[in-house]
Amino acid sequence: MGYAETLKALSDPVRREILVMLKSGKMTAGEIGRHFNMTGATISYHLSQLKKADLVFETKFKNFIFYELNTSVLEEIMLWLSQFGGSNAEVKK
Amino acid sequence: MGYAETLKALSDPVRREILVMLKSGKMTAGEIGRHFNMTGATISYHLSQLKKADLVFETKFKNFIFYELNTSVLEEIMLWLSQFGGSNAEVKK
DNA sequence: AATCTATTTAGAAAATTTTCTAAATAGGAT
DNA sequence: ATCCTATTTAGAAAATTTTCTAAATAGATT
Repeated sequence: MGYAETLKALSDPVRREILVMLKSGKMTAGEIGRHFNMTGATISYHLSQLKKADLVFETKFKNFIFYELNTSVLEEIMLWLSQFGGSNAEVKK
Repeated sequence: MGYAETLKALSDPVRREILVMLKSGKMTAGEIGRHFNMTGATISYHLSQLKKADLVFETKFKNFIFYELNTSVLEEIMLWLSQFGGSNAEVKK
């Protein structure tokens, strides 16, 4: 909660890549993991960070855990960024 | 350059506070430093990170160094964020 | 030129983050 | 019940980041 945690989560390249992957739909932890050259434990750690930042949420099916994008939090960052009012960038109401 | 470096720079609370301070106009390294309970060397480090990310630029006057906000880079992040198209947030053209 | 003020650089210490290995949990399949 | 498969948790190692102290630079003032 809060832009601080979100920006922290977004500062890691692995986590950003996970978010981009999830654009095309929900995936299991295993599927996500296969895209990286890292142990499942490490991916699990990153997923937990994304979850903590509310950038993803999970749903369980059988013994799989599906991860899904939660874009709503990103607006908060947009809003935070827009305080600097860079040229023409702002969040549409 | 690129959103990776920008997001990294934005992930630190001290650096974000510096950016907010600079909204009200340019300040010297010393003025900025006085707002924090940290050594000038540490502030100098954070300023260098912000500079590296192009979030601020400096101008020299006498033996002062003034730091100033550079909002143009923030658009790049807005753009990156908008790929996730959260509900109604997007960058106006 | 000597000194003072503002700031940075270098290098080390402290703190945090990322990654790994090994073990634990949980549910489905045999 | 036992065994797989999927994933997480715990704890340690590795890597990175933040912070500090001390010294260096640079320009202004005396």
